[in-house]
Parts: sequence; structure tokens; C-alpha cells
Amino acid sequence: MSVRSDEFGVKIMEELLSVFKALSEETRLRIIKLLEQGELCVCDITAALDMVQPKVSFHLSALKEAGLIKDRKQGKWIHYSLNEKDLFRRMLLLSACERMQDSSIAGDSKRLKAFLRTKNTDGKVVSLRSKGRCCG
Amino acid sequence: MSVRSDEFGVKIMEELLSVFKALSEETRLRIIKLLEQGELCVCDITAALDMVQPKVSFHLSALKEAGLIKDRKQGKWIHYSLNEKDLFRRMLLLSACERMQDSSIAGDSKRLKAFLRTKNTDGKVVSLRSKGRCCG
DNA sequence: TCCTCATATAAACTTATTTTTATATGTTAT
DNA sequence: ATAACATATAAAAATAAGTTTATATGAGGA
Repeated sequence: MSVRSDEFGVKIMEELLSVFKALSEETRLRIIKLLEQGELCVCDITAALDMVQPKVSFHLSALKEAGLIKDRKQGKWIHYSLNEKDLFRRMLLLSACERMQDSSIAGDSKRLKAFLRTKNTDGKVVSLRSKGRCCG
Repeated sequence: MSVRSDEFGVKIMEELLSVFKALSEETRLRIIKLLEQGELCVCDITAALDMVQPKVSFHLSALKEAGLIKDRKQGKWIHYSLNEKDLFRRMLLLSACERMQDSSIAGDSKRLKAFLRTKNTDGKVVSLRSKGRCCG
């Protein structure tokens, strides 16, 4: 039982724990459910959940730390999306999302859609590469 | 959106959370890994983990509450085992156990085996229905 | 350059979870 | 009946996680 193999073991356990911990909080599950529909930036998620932005950032960082989501920087914005690279995480994300098809999170999706509408109809056409405003 | 369906949704979310929360603690993952080998009573697990008994009971109750393990009373003893009824939980238990094949938990299994040996060789034959001592 | 926006980070605070220690409950052996 | 044992539970103490409020950073636009 070498030091090296012990450290390897500890890492595996810590990784496993960080994934389950990330999934064991309601806000984070709601974020995951929102991201099921595709890439979203922080202000989208903040609007959908109707929460203050640092709170959302806090949870996004836990999810990212656990390897469940990834981010993509684009100018001022950071777009988050589900991390589909790893099969284990993918399975967890899928089965969690599958279970969350209920009315308790319907409001999130509703608010998201409303917010995305205002983003695209405030006079400026917002394309993927646009430099316009992100939040209405 | 009736009250009934809201309550239903809340229950689903809470159930999902309780399962992930149960899996997001190291002691509990170690217990699950031990139970992979089969039914164990509290004193077995306590010896294997080298922890105080109320701590083990505390974590067992969290796992049971989440539906991940079940118990069976037999005289003075309570035997715990993985709950294989539900497919989702079964998948989680399996994939968690699969990942825990490392040296950081090898000691648990080693201590368990040593403890089980003393249980069966302290002069009394301990059968399944035995009324003898459980702990050496 | 200066201002605004999107997001992150830090510090103080609040809440939740875990651990410990002590004790209760129920079972079997004497 | 009494004692020993296996386990649970409760209360207090310790630790961890989440929330809030304020501020920092870095990118565009004016």
C-alpha cells in the first residue's frame, strides 16, 4: 500500500463525494434542469431562478468544480452548459433531469422563457456573436 | 397547476435530494461499500469503520431514510443490507461501489473480515438463528 | 478615458449537518 | 429479576455549507 496508491484512492473518493454533494442541493438541481435545454449565461439562470446573482455563481462554481457543468467565455458573458464528457456524470445528470419533470420547477422554465423573450425583443437583435446587451 | 400536483412535485424533489444527500458523505459511502458484500449488523459496521456506534447508527438512519438500505431485526441485532428494490437507487449504489475499488477503503474490508473471524471463533458457533454473542 | 454591465469573490452571517457524550429501549443470558 | 448486550435516540458541541451584502475584475460601449 504505497503513498501513491493511497493518494489515488483518496482522490477517487473525493471526486465521488464532490459529484454527489453537488447534486444534493435543490438550487443546483434546478440549475441542471434548466441547462438540460442548452447553454445559458449566468443572468439567464439568475432570472429563471429569481435569485440574487452571487448565490447563483456560488452554486455554478460547485457544479463546475464537480465536473457536472462546463463554461465558455464570450465577451462579458459566461455561458454554462452540462458537461457531457464523462459517462458517469452524464448518467447522473440524465436520471436527475428525468425525475424533475414536475410542477415544482415549471416556474423556472417559464421565467427563463419570459426572460429570453425580453432579451431578444428590446430593440436589438442578439445573435450568438452579438456584442449587444445580454440582460433586458 | 393544482395543490395536489405541486405537492407531488415537491415530494419528488425531496426524494431526489435525500438520495443524493445520503450519498454525499464519506462514512455513508464506506458503509455502502461494506454492505456490497452482504448483510451486516451494526456492530460489524462499527468494527469495520473503527468508529463509535452512535455515529454509525446516525449514518445508517440517513441511508435508510433515503431508501438506499433496509434493515431486518433478529433478536438483539439489526442487520442492514442494500435495498435492491428500486432501479434508480440500485444503479446509484452499483456505480458508487464500482468507483470505490481503491486502497482508501481496503482497511474497512480488512477490519470487517478480522472482526467476523473473532465473532465465529470465540468458542461459540454463531449461526444465522443463533442466540449467542454477536460481538467478540 | 470613463461608465456600465456581467460575473466573480470575499467577509460576515445564518442555517444545516455531523460528531460526541450520555442515556434510553428492548433482548437474551444467568 | 438482574445483568449484559445491541442498538437507538437526545442534547450539546463542533464543523460545514449556504446566503447576503459589499466590492473587485474585466469586457464593451460612449
